[in-house]
Amino acid sequence: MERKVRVRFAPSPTGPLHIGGVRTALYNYLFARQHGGDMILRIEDTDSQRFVPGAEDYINESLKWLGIKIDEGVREGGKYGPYKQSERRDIYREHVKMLLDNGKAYMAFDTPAELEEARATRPNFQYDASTRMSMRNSLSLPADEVKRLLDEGAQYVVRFKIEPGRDVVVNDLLRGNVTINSSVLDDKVLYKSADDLPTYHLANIVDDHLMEVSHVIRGEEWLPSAPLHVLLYEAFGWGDTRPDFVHLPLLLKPDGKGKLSKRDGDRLGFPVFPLEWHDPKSGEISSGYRETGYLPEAVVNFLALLGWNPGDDSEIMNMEELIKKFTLEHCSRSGARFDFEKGKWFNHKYLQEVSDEKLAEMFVPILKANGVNPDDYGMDYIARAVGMVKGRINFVKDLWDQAKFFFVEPTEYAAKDVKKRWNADMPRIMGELVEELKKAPDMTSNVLEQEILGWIAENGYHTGNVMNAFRLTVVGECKGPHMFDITELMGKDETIRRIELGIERIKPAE
RNA sequence: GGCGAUUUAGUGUAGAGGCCUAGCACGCCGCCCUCUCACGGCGGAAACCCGGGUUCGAAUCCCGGAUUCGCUACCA
Repeated sequence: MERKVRVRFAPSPTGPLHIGGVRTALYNYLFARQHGGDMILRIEDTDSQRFVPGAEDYINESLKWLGIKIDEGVREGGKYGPYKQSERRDIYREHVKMLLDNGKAYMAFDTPAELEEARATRPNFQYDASTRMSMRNSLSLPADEVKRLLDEGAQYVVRFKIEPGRDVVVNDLLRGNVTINSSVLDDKVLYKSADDLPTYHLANIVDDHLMEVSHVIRGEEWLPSAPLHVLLYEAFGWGDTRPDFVHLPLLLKPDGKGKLSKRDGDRLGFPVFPLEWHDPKSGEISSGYRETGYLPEAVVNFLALLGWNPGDDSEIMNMEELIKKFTLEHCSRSGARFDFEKGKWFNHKYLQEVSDEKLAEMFVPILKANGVNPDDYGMDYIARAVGMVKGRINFVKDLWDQAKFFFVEPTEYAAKDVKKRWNADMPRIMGELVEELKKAPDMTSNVLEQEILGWIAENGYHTGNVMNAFRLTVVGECKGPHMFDITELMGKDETIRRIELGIERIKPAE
């Protein structure tokens, strides 16, 4: 097994890339990079019915945003192209013929209605060795009849002729040998004459072989059809170069039953797509991780740990570390429930690593959206404000809630805090505080702190009460960073202005 | 229904016969820090699907059952 590692991510452009698909792509990528292999992106657009315009661009953009780099693909090129299946018709046609010629497949003329009827009338109907002679195909029909149908231009499909009674062994790197008897497999459709396109099964095997794919890492939903794929490799005579299989567990709903779906996101209020998606048909908009305020690094880290662990207690790992530590041995075999809360935590962690300056830049659009002109303050001011509150945010957008008082005066004062902290003496005491502030030569945090705390002590005031009332006038509620850090940044004039505003506007409860 | 996979706290997981009075993380609760709210630090509640075996000894091995998930299309 000296073969070069080559893996592929092969989505079909039938809609936005699902977060589960993203994880599959990520695992492929980690595996490829770790082994110095190649990562192929193949577009499986063999279903002309379900094709959605824009989906392919969406896939590319998503992977790019996440930092999953493609070595070969439609955009990147490569010597095994084309990488879009709809452009490989000649190749498939040729391979279908190979199978037809060596008797591994046959043509079936049954109409959809006929198939439907067979399924409805016969219990447990399956198109296989036990039933195929009773259907209309090139095996059951006389040769001249088949020829006549073909000459008439009758539509047909090519089905794989599965020999029954054989135990087919799929060696899965994660699950070991999975054995399925060929009798339970049906004669899968490999090719449809109607649109001159193969189905997934045929295209997948032909492409993986031609593209010299060494490892097929895909979702568990493919496990039941893996024996069929093994048989297909054999039918083509490619048994000895067949890739290794890895069937990853699925991502499950945070609650209830079943795998994670688009609906869950809508219902529980979190994104299931990497990027925001505008459905071209319905006009419906689905939220994305990027637009929700996630850092791509956080999404990658979070996703990596859903179904895999590094074997030690580390949790925060960047792409480079993930590549280094990734191993199939530490992938789990059971579905992982999607935990949105943990995702938030990862984003929080990554946000802490972003510099105040960078965070300030990310905050600018939000400031503008809230009617604040960033130029009135300057980037330095914004960065310092952001630096004071970033420890308490999970998303960039949380910055507004935590830091808005740096930019706009309080319009209302939290009733609960007013009740607790604003007694009848406060207007007077705050008036005195204003006088103290006016006298203060220096607004530097620790200098002013010493001074004001000294003044409070001299007058025998209660520190907590005075400080919180002070905070109430400046912030509007009793929360936020160290009070004197706030006033240092805000400056003397603004601080005094807010206290006076508070004296005027805050009415003692009771 | 058939076939396959799966099963450790609410969630993600560690654990590959004695190191397990089952570890870590998120979430939850409490304490500390403190002018407040957070952050952070410390601590707490919380799990081996069930039943049989094998063994001196089982979360770990065997058998049976149950569970959950997937597949069962001229979709991928």
